[in-house]
Amino acid sequence: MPVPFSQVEALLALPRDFYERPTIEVARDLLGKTLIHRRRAGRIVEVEAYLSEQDRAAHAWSGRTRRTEVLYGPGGYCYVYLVYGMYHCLNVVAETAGSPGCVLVRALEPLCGIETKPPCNGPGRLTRALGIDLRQYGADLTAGPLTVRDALRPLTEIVQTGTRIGIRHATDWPLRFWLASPT
DNA sequence: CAATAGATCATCT
DNA sequence: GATGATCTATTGC
Repeated sequence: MPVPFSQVEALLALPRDFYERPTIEVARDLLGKTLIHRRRAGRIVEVEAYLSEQDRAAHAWSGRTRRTEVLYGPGGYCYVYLVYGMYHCLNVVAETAGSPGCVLVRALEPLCGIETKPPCNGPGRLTRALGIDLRQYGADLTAGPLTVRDALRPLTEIVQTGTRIGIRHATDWPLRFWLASPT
């Protein structure tokens, strides 16, 4: 593995304050941060922001239901759901209680514990690579086996912005952010 | 290459 | 009963 686990384990988890801000800021700031599940870790390189009831593409668009319940709680918790019957998607709840913003984590750069045979870019492959499923629904990302921690190293890439992928509504909103090497 | 179909199930109507 | 914030395999140029 490129990075020993002890090195990512030493990173500090992001505090609740980090998440309880506008969703778009949280999305951009998550880039470069370290996602750890048990002994597997990756560097976040692509995310998408999903806003509240105004965002037709967001699950919260149809209001508060059993599935979206965690989105209405405080920030810093994990929102996982199953798409197309076989893939899980990992989201980070943003904003304070009552405001259902969240950030979909779309791609990781493997750091340790991850078999890179199947790449871990794409929300479905990412959760499979980390071993995440519906059991982590509602998990606290500031403590426990599933955490988001500080960046391992400063950003050397630039943040690019574009439209979200794989959705049927609000397809032209520039809410997708990813890291790219400077040209 | 690009386009498309199929897998498969929790959640919502 | 319909619908996906997906991915893979397969078909057709």
